[in-house]
Amino acid sequence: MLDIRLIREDLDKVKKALATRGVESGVLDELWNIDHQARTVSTQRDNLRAEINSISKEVAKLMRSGDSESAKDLREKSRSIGEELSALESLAAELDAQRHDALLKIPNIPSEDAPIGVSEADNVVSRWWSLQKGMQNGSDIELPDYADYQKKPHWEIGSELKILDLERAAKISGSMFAMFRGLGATLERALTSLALDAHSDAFEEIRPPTLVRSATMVSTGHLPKFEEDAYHLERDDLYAIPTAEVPLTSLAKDEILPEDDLPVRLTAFTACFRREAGSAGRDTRGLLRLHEFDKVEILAYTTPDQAADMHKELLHRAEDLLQQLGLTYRVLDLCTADLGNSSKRTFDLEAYSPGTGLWLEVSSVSWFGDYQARRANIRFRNADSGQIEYVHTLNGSALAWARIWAVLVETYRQIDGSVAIPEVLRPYMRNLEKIPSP
RNA sequence: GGAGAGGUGCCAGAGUGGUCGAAUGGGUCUCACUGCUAAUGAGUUGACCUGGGAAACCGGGUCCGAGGGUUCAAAUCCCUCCCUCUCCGCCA
Repeated sequence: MLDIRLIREDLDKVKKALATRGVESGVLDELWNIDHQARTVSTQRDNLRAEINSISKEVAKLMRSGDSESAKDLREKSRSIGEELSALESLAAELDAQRHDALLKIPNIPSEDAPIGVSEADNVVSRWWSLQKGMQNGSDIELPDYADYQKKPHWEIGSELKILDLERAAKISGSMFAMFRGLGATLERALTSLALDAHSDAFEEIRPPTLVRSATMVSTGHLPKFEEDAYHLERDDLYAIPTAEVPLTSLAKDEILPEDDLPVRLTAFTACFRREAGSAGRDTRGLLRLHEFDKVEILAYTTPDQAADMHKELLHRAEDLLQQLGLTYRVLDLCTADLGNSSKRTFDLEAYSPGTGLWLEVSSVSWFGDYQARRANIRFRNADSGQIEYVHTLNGSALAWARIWAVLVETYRQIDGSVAIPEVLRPYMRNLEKIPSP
């Protein structure tokens, strides 16, 4: 969430910054008013409390000296102040709650570097890469010459090679669930091992819980605004995580870290669960959009000064994996309208799927500033000043496997219908060179 | 799931209604002293909200797992919930 002081002291600046992502200024005016009232009321409340506190000390003194008559009078006086106080207390609590709720629903202020836009059409393709052309700047993409045998959608390849069984997944769990079989399942596991090993030089590997409390979902900004998108187990009031970002961000919740510990780098492999409400029927074939998919996440806590470099590092690590796998991809600099609620700046990585002709989002690398750290109350002690400050949080997928799996089997499909296994994956796949066609 | 014990500051741990934001010990940092990689002594050491101040800092309020209640007054009494530990039950 935003620092209320920002809204209190520079309302116009906040309005202007949030207008670029479609927040109406009335919402901010209302919050400003609530804050103003809340402070007025809490000051009055504190003054009454101070009075009662001092009377209570008086009473104690009188009791000790045996003057119970005067003590009785004071008690009466205090009691009547107490009645006045309780009205103010509930008003103050009500205003506090209103302020808090409003603050939780206001998105982060975008970075000044994020492109301004009104829809996802305004996202900027900043560079692209292919095995043939290497890294290229700009949005003028030359796709490799994919052969006809590569232009077969992954769901057809999957059932042909018996490595993807969507029909039975649907029988078991419904549509938009996947089931990998045989070498298809091995391939998923190989991708996971490849990625975790790739980050092991600097990242602590974590295997977090995948069911979390609602407070944990609030910390990353997934609640209260996006309740509809999450699976909720009502009986136990637990949420299935939509990404490992959720438990990893809350790992340091309510902690004050020594500056020497920063940056903290964490990586985790988990399943991710998304209801995808409202998206049925649209780009949902095969593995394009699933209720459950596997992903390796990389995440960091940094000082504000370290954040920019870390953002580059995370992006580089995600891109490096795509390059190792030899997949054509492009880097999108998300515009203000398409930026996630909690993010200040996000780069999406989209891999090209020759079988469907679509660019598939396989990673999203974001810098959140202190927005999540305020929600989760994650701070650090500045080694020089001794002051306590909020950390910055950043994270990215590296990578999301279902879509990678799809792009991979299409890209590496051979003329004989088999799928070649990229060299980096072979050590994780019993040194097999291909997934054979039956 | 059942029975019992417990959750206090950076750590350990005392505190059963007022003099408690909290003893004591350890750690931290500062100073002093001792000619040595340390001992001793003195001091220091929480977070949050809010008002004042350029700032150092000063005032008020809140916080002893969380939320409610009783009372003039709650770490201390009552209720609900969460968590930890021990035993039993169940179980990958």
